[in-house]
Amino acid sequence: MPKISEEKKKQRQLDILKTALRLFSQKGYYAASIDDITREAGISKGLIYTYFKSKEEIFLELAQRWDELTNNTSFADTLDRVLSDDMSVTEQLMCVWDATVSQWTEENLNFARIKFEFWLEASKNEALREKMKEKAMSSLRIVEDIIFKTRPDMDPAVAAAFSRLWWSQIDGLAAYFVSYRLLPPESEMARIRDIIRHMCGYLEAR
Amino acid sequence: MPKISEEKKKQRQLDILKTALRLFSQKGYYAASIDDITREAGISKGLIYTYFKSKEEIFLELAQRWDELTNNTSFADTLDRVLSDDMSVTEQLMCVWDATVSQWTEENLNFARIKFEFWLEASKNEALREKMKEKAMSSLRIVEDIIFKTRPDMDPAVAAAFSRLWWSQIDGLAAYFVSYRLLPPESEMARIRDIIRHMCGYLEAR
Amino acid sequence: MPKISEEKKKQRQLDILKTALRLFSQKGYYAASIDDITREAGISKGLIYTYFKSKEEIFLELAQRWDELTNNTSFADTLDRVLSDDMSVTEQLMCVWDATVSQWTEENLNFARIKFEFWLEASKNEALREKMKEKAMSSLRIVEDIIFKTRPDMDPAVAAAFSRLWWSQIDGLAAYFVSYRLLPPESEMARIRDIIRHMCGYLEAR
Amino acid sequence: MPKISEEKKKQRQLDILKTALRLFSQKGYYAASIDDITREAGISKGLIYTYFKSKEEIFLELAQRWDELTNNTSFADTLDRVLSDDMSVTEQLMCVWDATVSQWTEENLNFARIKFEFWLEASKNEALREKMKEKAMSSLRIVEDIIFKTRPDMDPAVAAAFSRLWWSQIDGLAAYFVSYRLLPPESEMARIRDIIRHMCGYLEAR
DNA sequence: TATGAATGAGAATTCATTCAT
DNA sequence: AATGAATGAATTCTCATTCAT
Repeated sequence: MPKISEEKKKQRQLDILKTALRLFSQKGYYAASIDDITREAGISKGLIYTYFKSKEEIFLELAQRWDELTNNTSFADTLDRVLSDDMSVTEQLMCVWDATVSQWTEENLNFARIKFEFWLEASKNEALREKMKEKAMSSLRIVEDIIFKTRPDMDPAVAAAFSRLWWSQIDGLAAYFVSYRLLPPESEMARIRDIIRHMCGYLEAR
Repeated sequence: MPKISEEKKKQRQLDILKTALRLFSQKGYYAASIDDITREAGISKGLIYTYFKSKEEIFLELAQRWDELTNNTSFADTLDRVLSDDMSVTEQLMCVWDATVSQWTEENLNFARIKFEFWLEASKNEALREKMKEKAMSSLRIVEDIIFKTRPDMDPAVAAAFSRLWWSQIDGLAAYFVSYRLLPPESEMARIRDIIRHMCGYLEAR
Repeated sequence: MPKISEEKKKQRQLDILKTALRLFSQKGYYAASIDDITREAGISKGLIYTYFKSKEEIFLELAQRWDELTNNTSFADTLDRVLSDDMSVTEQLMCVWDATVSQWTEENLNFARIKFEFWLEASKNEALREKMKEKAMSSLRIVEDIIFKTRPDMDPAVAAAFSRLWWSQIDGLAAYFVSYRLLPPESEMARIRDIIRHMCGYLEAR
Repeated sequence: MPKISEEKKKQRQLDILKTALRLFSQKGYYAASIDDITREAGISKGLIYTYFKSKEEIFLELAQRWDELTNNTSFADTLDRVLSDDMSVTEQLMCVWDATVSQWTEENLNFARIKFEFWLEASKNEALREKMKEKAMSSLRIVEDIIFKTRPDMDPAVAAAFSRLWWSQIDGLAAYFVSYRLLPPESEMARIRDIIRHMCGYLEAR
């Protein structure tokens, strides 16, 4: 029988993950040491190994529980709230766009940094790659669902291609802003939004 | 009188950079050690320091000479050849698209991995960031030039936003393919191309 | 609650310093490696860095805690015991002389070797230089105090010059014996003592 | 048959030694690299090994040819010029003192730094130790000669002790000034000279 | 002779992980 | 469960020396 409750353990695990998330985001995976993490999490260096079996496992766990850790869980909920069936594909997609972009605060862009590290690692690590794919799928599905809801007869391959491009644009833009350490200027974002809206017209036409 | 000619020296420097490029691409900057690089380059451990003063310098040099090392120098030339003034904006941009996508061979996608590391590092390293910005600028300018050539009165801010989005989606797609280690299926690329073509219509309308 | 007590920690730090002192004395600061020190101290290579942040810090700490490490702490005490107010300047100074020379055991002369390294390093390192100056000052003051106690009206500049010469000759002699690896022959020391005694007469005359 | 004359070779060897002397004095034996020496001496790195078989040999050669390299050869000559038979021991010794102290220019004190390194090395290296002893002997003899010239019946052991103390004082003072990087203040040196003069009285009395 | 590129042993230091308490 | 001291493999980098030209 464990000395601390299962619940406490979960909580502590979460604490460690959040600290790791913050430090990995700030310094990068290699530069942030186990020492840093335990110090910042307020636990002893040895203890972290009862919660995770290695530094890498922490990293993988972060990738796994990304949404939970970045409070991104509500994204789908938000969409549920704002989307309604009488909106056009374009209108609905612009809601997705706005919901996404509204998350690009300084803090979140910082977090985004670690997403690159996931990508990097994924290219070398099959287990991680599978996890990331799964997550990507569920994002793709958001867009596909919207498309099929309004255009039930859309060619699935087209919907898939559109979704892929959609998130690629978003990730590409995020990458740019993270890398260059600048928050997207509102005016530029407005113009980009305009182009995206035009792009959505592609779906309307079919 | 130097023992080896300036040319040989340049060549060896290039060899080292290429080896580093390959290893950094395979294992990542941190995981690839100086030992690895020298062993693979067939030189002694110490010699690398006559060519570069630190591991970091090699990394920065890679960022700097990226185009040369990935045989990407011809990109502008290719464009010069295929673009002609009597093409529409869309047609010209699709040439850029095709030239870009035709580069996505297995080998190049592998190299692209390191581009992520540049992005990551850039967010922490101002010198690198500036270099990267410069490179990004020249890419942006390619698209902007095309826009202005055909639509001289285009709002510069719109052209800038379009260019930004353009390369972001390309980088985002590349990231996806690198990370998931799959070459873009031709059919999907064809559909994405179609959407992109539609997006270009945004510029025609103005 | 620390795993080992503060006291044990101090003890280990002292062990390391003593080992370093011995090795630096035998081989010199540069020739004695961290590997040597840890091996001889019976600890792992990494551990030394929990006690000292660099090899240089060990060296500086040795300079700082020289008296403690060479059991030289009792020097002032010894003097307190043997000096009494009814002795002449000369008699008192000869007590200082005897107390100093009685320390010149084989072991201590070996340690003295490292003092040269302090001197050498001091000429290049200001922080060390300041520490050494401080130590030198307190030695100078021993002789000055004796002079002023018996000759309150002595010109301070003369007292200072005498003190400087006093310790210079002692250091010079020590250097000689260390360098030539010979303990001072008693008969020669007796004759030198005689000359020194005569030199003290300089102070009596004033 | 050598391609360059024996003379040229000697000259080049001397150049190297002088450069080494300067660099070792400035930076210390360990900090001054073969690279530094050859660069400053204007020869290629490899060539130095045709003149000396190792870095250590250069060091030992410096110790050997110290007087020649520091233009100290003239010291005996100077003394010959200033000393005359009708001076008292004290007067003659003060000439030695003045001749010695007048050499303590900034540059020479810098050279003195390397003398410490000889001392240090001598304590570990028997060959060097013997060379140093020999040199020390000839210094001792200068003082002894003066003593015997004026006091032919002086107890040789006393003369030896006096000489030893004499040079110890001088080396000790030099050490102090080198280590603390200060040129001896004239006023203090005058006072020390006064004490030394008094000390010489020891010899007169016998 | 002369060059300087090349070598490789060895240095200091870091850090994920283990383990005695 | 919790601590943090201890480990040691691995890393980057230096530099005296060698050697092909």
